[in-house]
Order: sequence, then C-alpha cells, then structure tokens
Amino acid sequence: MQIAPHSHAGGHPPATRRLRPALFQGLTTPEMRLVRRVFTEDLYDDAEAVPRDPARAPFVGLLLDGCLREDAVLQGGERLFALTFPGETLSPLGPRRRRGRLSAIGAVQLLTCDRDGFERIAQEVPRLRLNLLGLVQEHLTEAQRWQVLLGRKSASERVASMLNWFHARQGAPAELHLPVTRTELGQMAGLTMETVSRQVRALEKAGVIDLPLPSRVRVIDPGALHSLSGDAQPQRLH
Amino acid sequence: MQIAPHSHAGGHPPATRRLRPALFQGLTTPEMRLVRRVFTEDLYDDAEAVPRDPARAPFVGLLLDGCLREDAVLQGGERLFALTFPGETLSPLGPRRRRGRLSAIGAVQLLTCDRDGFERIAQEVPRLRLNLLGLVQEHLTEAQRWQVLLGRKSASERVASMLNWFHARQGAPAELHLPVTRTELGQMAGLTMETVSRQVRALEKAGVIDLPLPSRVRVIDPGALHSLSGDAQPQRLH
DNA sequence: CGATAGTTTGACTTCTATCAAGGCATGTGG
DNA sequence: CCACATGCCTTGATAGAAGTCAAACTATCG
Repeated sequence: MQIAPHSHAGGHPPATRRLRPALFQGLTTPEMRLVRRVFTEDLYDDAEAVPRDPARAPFVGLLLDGCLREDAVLQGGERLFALTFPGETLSPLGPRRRRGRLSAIGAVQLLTCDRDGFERIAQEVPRLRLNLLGLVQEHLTEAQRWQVLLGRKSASERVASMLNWFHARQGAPAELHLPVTRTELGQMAGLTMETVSRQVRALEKAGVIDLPLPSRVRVIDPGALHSLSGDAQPQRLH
Repeated sequence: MQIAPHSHAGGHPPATRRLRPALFQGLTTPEMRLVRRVFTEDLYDDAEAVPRDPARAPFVGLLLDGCLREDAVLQGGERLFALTFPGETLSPLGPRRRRGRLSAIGAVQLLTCDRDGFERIAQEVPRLRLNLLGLVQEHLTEAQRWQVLLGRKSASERVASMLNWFHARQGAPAELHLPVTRTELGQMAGLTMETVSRQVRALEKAGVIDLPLPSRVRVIDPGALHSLSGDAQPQRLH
C-alpha cells in the first residue's frame, strides 16, 4: 500500500474532543487517576501489527491518535473488515476475531490495559465493568448498522453512508481522511473497487464532496451526504 | 403469518443437549444451584412480545424452547433481523436495539434474570461476568458472519449458508424447521422473496434438500450444503 | 524521468430485483 | 363435505444495477 501516512501538519485539527471516551464515562477525577496508573501508552509505526495472541493482546484499548485497520482472514483471502478512528475503543476479542489482523495506519498512539490490570482496577471502580459491556454493545450496534448497509442499500447509498460515517467519526472535519484504497473501501461495503470509484466520483460531480486527492475528501454538503445515505427519514412529498 | 406453530409432536427430537449453555460454562454444581435460584422461567405464546423497556426487559436470557424473532425498525419499515433458537442466549441490549421488537414464534420458554439479580449472583460467582462478556462477543461474531454473507456472497451461497447455519444451530436434526416466510428469510439475507424461493428450489432440484412443506426442510446432503455455502475451503483442483 | 501502485473510465456481461400470473395449502361458511 | 377466500409460495419474462475485463490516467518515489 502506498497511502500517504497520517499527519496533522496542515491538515484537519485533532477530532473535536469528545465528552469522555465511552470506556471512562461517569468516572470521578480521583477514579480517573487510579485508572491512568493501570493503562499504558503504546506506540506503533505505520503498518505495524498490534498483538492478538491472548498473552500479549490488549484487553481493552483506547485509540488516541492514528487509525487502526482490522483485516479478517477467510478461506484464503484477507479482507479489510473495520477501521478504528481516534477516540474509539478496542474491545476484548472473541475467539473468531483473534484469527484476524489488527494493524496501524500511520503513527498510532494507543492507551491499553491487560486483563489482570483491568480486573484489579474494576474492583475499585466497578463502573468500569459496566462501561466495558457498553463498549462491546456499541461494537455490536455498529456491526448491525453495517448489516443494514450490506443487506438493503444500493451502491450509491453504501458509498454515501460510508463517507458520512467516517466523516462523523473523525469529528466532522472540513477534510475527511480516507486512509485506505478504493479496493479496501469496497471490501467493507461489499462493492468492487470500480463501483466505489464511480460512486465517489458521482458525489463529486453532484457537488456534495470535493476530491483534491483520492484519499482526501472535502465534504461540501454534509446534509446531502446524509440524505443520500438512505438513513434519513423518507421525505414527505408535500 | 400462517406458519404452523412449533411442535415437537412427531417432529425432530429436542436439539441435542449442548455441553452447557455459554452463559453457564465452567460453573460448579453448587454454583449452578445458586444461579438457578436467581433465574426465572418465563412463558410466551406465539407472537407475544418480550418486553424491551429497561424496566422489564430481561438482562440476560437463555432460550429453552421455541424460537424468538428480532425485528428492527428502520425508517418506516420493520424487518426481520435475527432468529434465536433453543440453547441460545439473549444478551443485554444496547441503546439501538431497544427500538426493535422481540417476539415469540410458537410456544416459548425463556430462562431470564434481571440486572440486579445478575449483579448479586455475580458477586458470588465471578465467572458469570466473564461468560456474559463472551456471550456478547459471540453475538458480535455472529453479526460479522452475516456481514460476510451480505457483503460477498451470491444469492445461492446466501441461501445455502442460511440453511446450513440454521440446521447446525437447531442441532442438525433430520428435518430443519424454518419458522418464517420466504419474505422474512429474504430480509435477513438481503434478497427478495422470489430469489429465496428460486434458490431453495434449486437446492431441492439438486438433491441437497427435500421440501415436504415450504417451512420444513429435510437436509439430505449436509456436506453439499456446506460446500455450497461458500464457507468451505476452496477446493484444490488436483 | 521512468517505474509502480492506485484510480478512473468505458464496453460488455451477469445477476438479481421487479412485475405479473398462477399454484397450493389451510381455514371458513354454506 | 365442498366451494371459495386468503396467505404464502413458485415460476416466468424483463429491466436495471453492479460485476468483470481492459485500457488509459495520475500521483509518488527512487
């Protein structure tokens, strides 16, 4: 892959600070201090793999900077399955997902905690357990959103949805960063590279987005993007 | 709907007893006794709804008999989203899924526990918390399996996969029970009713299954069903 | 200034949705 | 007990959307 590495220089500002990452929601300041002592900051270079074996994989993780990609291995081929953007979390892995590969896109800064550390801290901050459950549920919700996309949407709706989601998840910056190839966008959306390209281009021609580079998307009309995504309420006709 | 109610009379035997439902895995006999005291058995009639509001919804549930259907509400229409078969579990709901509807297909027997009860018992049997997490992860795995189906499979593979999964999940009985219409199978697989019908018929003509009734499927060649599902290892050609 | 990896565009094919008609069970009323 | 109404399933003809194949284009890097 030859995608330009993620960089803040001259680009969008770091995603608008979220209230509080879901994992740490509802914690008091002294509790946060305790928690900080258990979590460690890991750094990864572009394309470096995050460990997935039970011994070394992070039990939970909070992505501070950069992007992560998850590739699923299925009958021979690898396919891009999911992207993680700053502010989002890694939840503990089920048995199936351990087969896949998780790797950095650009320079990645990850706040992680192992299982024992989590158990220890959860004794003192029981709220953490609840948050962890909510986290996994959120991933489930996300998966079901993709299910709707893949099951019922047309190619143009899929592409609009995907851009719209990524835009929102990156904190609605002026310029959205697509850190993967058209082929990989297609793998996530269940489309071919050519169809993705055609639909992205169509959005550009419609004036909804601008494409200074294939991987840089300036969102001109977020409202149109949303209504083209098929998630909007069906328009009343009068 | 006019589907014949679920019945064991003259049908397949109750699903081969699983080792132990995932929720109770690794519990000792005395622990199981404690647990049994906290869980209650709820009965539902055909088409009856399982409560979903936070106050009355089961926090976790284990389906003992019958089937459950989960319908998602999205921009106007309702669509069948998922089926639950005996031995499978209901996990606590994320915010999004509360919008949907969960209802009984046939006579349903459900072993449930509310949130407070779960918290209490989890103090004494910490393993339960781990199992709960595993449960939600299993649902996530399942959702991702559907993502692959919807994203990359052809109509014939989708139908073969679906039948194959349902067959396995019902405990591989001689005669598999499809408790929903072709339209609803289509909603789950991202296909139209007509396409589902054609593909099911094609499997019948190929001798892989037999269809004494549209909702009764006798699986003649489980191996073929699996290889037609597209999940099988790609065949070596020599 | 190539060379490489990715993207775009076009022509053509294939697959599945759509529209429409008929078929088969099940349940109801005469 | 039979006719018929209903709901679902099946089958066929057709059109449209997306996949495939192939060629040209563009950015980036050495």
